[in-house]
Amino acid sequence: MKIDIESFKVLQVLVECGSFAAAAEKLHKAQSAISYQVKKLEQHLGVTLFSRDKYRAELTPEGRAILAEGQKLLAQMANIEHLAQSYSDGWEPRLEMVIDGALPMEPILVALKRMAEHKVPTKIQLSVEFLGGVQHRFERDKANLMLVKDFRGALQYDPRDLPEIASVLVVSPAHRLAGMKQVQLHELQQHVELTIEDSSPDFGYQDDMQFGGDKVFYLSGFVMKKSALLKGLGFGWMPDYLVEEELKAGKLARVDYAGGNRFTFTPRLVSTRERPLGRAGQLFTQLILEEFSRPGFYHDALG
Amino acid sequence: MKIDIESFKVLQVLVECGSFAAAAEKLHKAQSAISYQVKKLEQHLGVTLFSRDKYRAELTPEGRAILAEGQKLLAQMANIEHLAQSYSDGWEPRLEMVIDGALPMEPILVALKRMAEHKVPTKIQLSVEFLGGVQHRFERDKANLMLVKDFRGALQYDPRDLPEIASVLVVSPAHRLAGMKQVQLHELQQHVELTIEDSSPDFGYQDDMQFGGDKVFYLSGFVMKKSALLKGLGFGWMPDYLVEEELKAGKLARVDYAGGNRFTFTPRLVSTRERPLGRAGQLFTQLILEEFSRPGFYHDALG
DNA sequence: ACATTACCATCTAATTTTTTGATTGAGTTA
DNA sequence: TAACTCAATCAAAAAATTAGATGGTAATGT
Repeated sequence: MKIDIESFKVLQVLVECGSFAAAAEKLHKAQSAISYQVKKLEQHLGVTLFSRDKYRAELTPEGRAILAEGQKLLAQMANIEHLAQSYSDGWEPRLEMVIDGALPMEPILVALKRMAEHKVPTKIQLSVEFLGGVQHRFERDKANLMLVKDFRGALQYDPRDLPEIASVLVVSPAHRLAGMKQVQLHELQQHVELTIEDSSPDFGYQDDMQFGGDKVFYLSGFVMKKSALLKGLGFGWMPDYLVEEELKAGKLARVDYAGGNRFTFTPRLVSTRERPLGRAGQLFTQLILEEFSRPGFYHDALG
Repeated sequence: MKIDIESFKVLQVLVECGSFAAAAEKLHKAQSAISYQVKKLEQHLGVTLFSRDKYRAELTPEGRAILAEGQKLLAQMANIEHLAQSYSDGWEPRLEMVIDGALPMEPILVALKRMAEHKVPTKIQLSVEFLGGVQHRFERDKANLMLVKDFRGALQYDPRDLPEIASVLVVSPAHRLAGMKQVQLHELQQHVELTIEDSSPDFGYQDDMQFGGDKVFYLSGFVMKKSALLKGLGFGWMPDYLVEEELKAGKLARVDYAGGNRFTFTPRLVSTRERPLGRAGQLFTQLILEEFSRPGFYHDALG
C-alpha cells in the first residue's frame, strides 16, 4: 500500500469543499472512495488528519500542516507536468552554446534577452572561449550551438554564415609604429605583437593572422588586449566594433602595414547533425541572425 | 491511469543501477514491472525518458531533466513522511505563545534557543503583549501557552507559578521627586506617571498599580518607558532586572514613596485544558521553568 | 564463429488496489 | 418527529499492477 499523490489532491479538494460528499461529487467519485483515500493516507502517515467527532469532519492541526506540505507536493508535480508538456511541444531541456570571444557580445546578449521574453523553458548555458578553444569545447561538451570565427567545416556540421566583421591592425599613437608609413613585415616583427591566447588545451589550432615575430604576448581576452594596446605595449588586430571610439578619439592609431591593415572574417553559427536543434535552438538561431543583421548596430563602427 | 510517486522512485533507482533488471532486483520486483512503470510514466508525461536503440537503455536529456525534478518531488514526499512521523511521535504541528512584555526576555530566548537545539519539528510563534493584551490575544488566537504577569484564573486554565519578580518605583535623579523623603500619594499625583500602554483593544482590564494622577503617559513597552524615565519625563514602576545597572550608576533613583516603593508579582505560565500541550509545549514549559529558576541570572539584580 | 549471457519489450494470468453502490448509525434541520 | 445530510463500512466489481514466460537483439566469452 504505497502513498499516492492523488491522496493529496483529494485532501486539497476535500478541504476546499468542506465535506466528503461534496468532494466526491467534484472529483466524480463515490463518497466511499474519498473515505477510503483519506483513511489510507492517515494510516500511511500514522496521523489523524480529520476529527470526526463532530457532525462535519474537521481538519486537525496536524492535518492543516500536512495539507500545506501536500500543496507543495502538488505544485512540484504540476511543475513536472508542465515541463514535460514543454518537452513534448518540442522544447529541448538544455541548450549549450560556445561563443568566440572575438564576436560582439551585444547582439548575443540581446538575443538571449529576447529568448527570455519568449518564456522559453529550456535551460541555457553559454561559454566563451577563444580561437581553437571554441571548437574544442564544442566537441568536448557536445554542445548544441557554436558561434565561431574561423571554422574548419566537416560534413557532420551545419554551418550558417553571419554578416562579416572587420578587424584592423592598431597600436597606441605613442608607439613607434604609429608614425611609420608602409611598415614592412620585418619591421613589424621587431615589435611586440599582442594576441589572444588560444583557450584550447591542445594546440592543434594555429591563428592565421599572426606575424611570426619573436615577441608575442598572449592575452586572455579582448578586454585585456585592448588595455595592453592602449598602454602602448605593442600592436595587434582588433575587431572594428571594439576600437571604434578609441580610433575616433585618437587613443589608438591604425598601423600602416604594407601587407594591409584590415581583414575581415565571417562568423558562423554552427550546429551538428548528430544533435539537431530543438525549438529553443532554432529560435535562438533566428534571433541571432536578426540581431547580427540589425542595421545601426556595430556595423556603424565600420569606416 | 494516474501518475504515481512510485514511478519517480523507480526512475531514480533505475538510473542509479544502470539497468532495468538490476533496478528490478533492488526493488524486489519483476523486470517487467519496471518496464511497465517506465512506460506508464513516459506515456503520462508524453516524453521519452529512455532511448532504447542501444543495448543499454540510456536516459535522454529530457529524462535527465525530469529525473532532477522527480528527485525534488521525492524529497518533498520524504519531508512529509518525516513530519508525519514527528506528529505521531507526539509533537504538535504549532505552538503559539503569548508573552507579557514585563517579563525578562533573556530566559525566554534562552529557552527557545534550547528548544531549537533539541531539533523540535514544531513551528513556534511568539507574540509579546502588555497587561490585558496578553490574555486577550491568548484567547482570541486560541494560543497554547501564555506567560503572563497578572492572571485572573478560571477553571479551564492550568496555571503554573514562576519565581517572583520585583519592581521598584524609580525616577531620574534630576527629577524633583528624587530628592524628596516620604513622598505622599497626593505629591506623586502632581507629577507625570509613566505607564505601559495596555495592548488589548477593549479596556476591560485595569492596571492595579496606577496612582490615579492626572498626568499619565502611556508608552508602548519597557524600552520606551525606560528612556522616558532616563530623560526625566516622569516616574514609574520598573522591574528590577531592567534598571539594576542604572540604579547602581546613579542614572535612576528610587522614589521614597510613603506607600512603599517596591512590589512583587508572580509570573505564571498558563495553558488551557481544552488545548492540552503537546510534546513541544511540555518541553518548553520545562525549559522555561529551568531558565527562570536559574540562579545568578536576573535574580542577581534584586537588592 | 559459436554459444552464452545480459538486456529490454511484450504478452497473459494472477494479484493487489481502488472504486462503486448499498447500508448503517449519528447528527442536523424543518 | 420526519426527512435529510454526514461519514464509515462492507461486499462485489473494476482497474491497475505485478510476476512469469517468451522473444529479439546486443555484448561477451571461448
